[in-house]
Amino acid sequence: MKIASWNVNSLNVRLPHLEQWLREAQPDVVGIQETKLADEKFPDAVLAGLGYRSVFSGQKTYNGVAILARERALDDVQMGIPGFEDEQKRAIAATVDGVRIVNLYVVNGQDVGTDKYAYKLRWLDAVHDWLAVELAAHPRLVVLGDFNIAPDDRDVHDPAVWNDTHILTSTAERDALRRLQALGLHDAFRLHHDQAGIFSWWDYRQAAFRRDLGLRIDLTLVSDALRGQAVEAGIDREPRTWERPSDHSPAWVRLEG
DNA sequence: ATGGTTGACAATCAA
Repeated sequence: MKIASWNVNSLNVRLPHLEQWLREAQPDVVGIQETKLADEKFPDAVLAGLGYRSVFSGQKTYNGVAILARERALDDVQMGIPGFEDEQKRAIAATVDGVRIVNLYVVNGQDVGTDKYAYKLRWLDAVHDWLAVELAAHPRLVVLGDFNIAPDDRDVHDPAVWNDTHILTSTAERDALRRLQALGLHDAFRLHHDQAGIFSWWDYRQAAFRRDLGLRIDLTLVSDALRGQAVEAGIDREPRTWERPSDHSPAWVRLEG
């Protein structure tokens, strides 16, 4: 089962990109972030025509998450973080073929020390407690999404700039990610690749993609119970080369069996 | 260079 995460930065604009990538990559499950669509505008009929069922939690203009599953049911759908009041639609979970999928659009945080940064850390704290509950109920768990955190210096093009006081790489953010991983969640990409300089996001500004000035902030985490089944993981750069692309590329993991 | 580009939505906000 191939499981992927993609921040599309407006599903309205990127539906043709998603369609092309679904045809080419043939994922079985996809977590989408930044749909930027109210639920009544979600293109579930179009996706059904491509063989994908969908569940979604969206809002106008900002945020919005969805999970797609090819020819499989999406059961026990959870929208939002239980017990955490949040206007922003950033979390959705569902069970597919006995694998629990949690799809996160982690708060960006703007800059270290801002209100949005404090919200990011609060939000990650709530996610930690939620994932502990999810793991207890569903040992076969995949947590994926736009984490808006680069795990370590291999995941940034310039560690001198992207340092312990910079957003997406600050100490508190990386500590929060490590705390999630300490629940028993493993970065699938790092189970198979140790090289530096493989990225999933490139800023639209300064020709960052052409210069390969990126970060790896889109992750697929697999639980202890799935670790041995995560036989392959990667990031698809191609969609970032297409006309009018998202600033993110899809990250994926393949579970054997 | 407190810049730069994209998306949603119509003057800014968010990333």
